[in-house]
Amino acid sequence: MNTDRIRGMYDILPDEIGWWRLAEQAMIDTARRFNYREIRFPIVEYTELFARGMGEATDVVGKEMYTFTDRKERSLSLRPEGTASVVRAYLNQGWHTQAPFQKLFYIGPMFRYEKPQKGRCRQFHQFGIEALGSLDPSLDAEVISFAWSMMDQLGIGGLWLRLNSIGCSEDRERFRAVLHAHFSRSIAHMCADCNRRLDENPMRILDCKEPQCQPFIDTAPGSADHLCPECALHFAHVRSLLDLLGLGYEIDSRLVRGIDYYTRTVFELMSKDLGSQDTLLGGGRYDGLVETFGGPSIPGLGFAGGFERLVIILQERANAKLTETSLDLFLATLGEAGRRYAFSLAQRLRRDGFSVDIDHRNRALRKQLTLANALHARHLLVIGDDEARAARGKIKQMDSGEELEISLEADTIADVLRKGG
RNA sequence: GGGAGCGUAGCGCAGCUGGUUAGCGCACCAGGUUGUGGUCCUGGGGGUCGCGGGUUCGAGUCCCGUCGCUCCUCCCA
Repeated sequence: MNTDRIRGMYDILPDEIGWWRLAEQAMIDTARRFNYREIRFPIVEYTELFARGMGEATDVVGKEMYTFTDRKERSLSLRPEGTASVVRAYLNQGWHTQAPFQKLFYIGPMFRYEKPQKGRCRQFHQFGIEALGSLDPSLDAEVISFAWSMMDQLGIGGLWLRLNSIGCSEDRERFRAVLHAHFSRSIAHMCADCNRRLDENPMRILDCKEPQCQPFIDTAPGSADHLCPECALHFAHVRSLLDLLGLGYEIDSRLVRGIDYYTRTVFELMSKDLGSQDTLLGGGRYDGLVETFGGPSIPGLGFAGGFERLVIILQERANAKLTETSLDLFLATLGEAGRRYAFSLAQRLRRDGFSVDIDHRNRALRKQLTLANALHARHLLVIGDDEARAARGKIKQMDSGEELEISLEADTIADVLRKGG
């Protein structure tokens, strides 16, 4: 039997799960403070949902999806992101007619077929929020502020925000034409990818890192200079609200992002502790997406971030400390009567809410104590046949070594455990 | 899609210009102490040296191939 993991998919082990809980808890708590409600949606959707939502020409749809056909020959895909599913659920529930304004968040695994490396896996985990139903710049600012607040709660520093506006769909069309004209003049000197992008999606050329392309990208017009008056005003409002909240950002007119549904505000929160995968979280507006899926014209925006990257930062910066797990009581046993007595005592105390563990391997007493130590048990009770018969024994506080003779009734023990903190 | 590095016990590693039964630390198990922990001592279990082929009297070591992992580039979470 082959016990290898699937490439790019990892076990999250008990020793590291604390960092994940910490990150998830920060997400859940920030969502509570900002009043975003949790939604969970399937891991598999019709392929078309992602293809139409994210855009056929995007890298994700073009070459990174886990796509397969089911037994009825329908094309399904493992979700590569959450936004399309949230919008699908939104329409599915009829929220566009009954409750068009929604603030939602989600946590869960996503799948993209890419070469794995630090901070990039084939099964990775995202936290994300989506706010639908308002075009107001205050919602843009809130979404960005949400991201900062969450990082703040985790004590993560060394972050900066790249911000841009790529305008409404008309602006995008005009901007594409402007870029096409700009790059057409120099395309012969540019890399193969950019030659392909010129007609496919000239905005993506701005993302190119090839040295030979840089001079032409540096002189390219920025998207923020080609906004219609309405979009320009919207962008100015977003910036002024971020200023009001004291949130830092840098305008980056080259930031275009890799998914087609974005309009107007786009942003990425970057970390200098992540190496080459330095985007911790990214998002933006998608004012046309609901309509693309056949719904009414309802705007929305959101972001998604990577838990793996968050965990890397948490571990490496170690600003946060994990609390060691501990046990209220360890029951060491001797003899059959002792074991039976302890077994039933454990049941009672666990029902009362205490964490209790017991030896299951019939090991020497000394080994049981070593185990109690390793488990950080706060109290120890040795129950042998004598204790079982007399229903009395000595409970020991592990750190001080102090022993107290008590009656071995569950209530009496519970009192001692409570007093012992 | 392109590039680089690395595969020896669960983990971290050593193993010289090829030369006996492949070692060390941690972890694990047992005993010292058959009813009281963290220390210490002793012992033990664990390896197709990633896999396949080649060279050789002899390969963990050299050669070729292959698979896997990691990282970089790209893109992004």
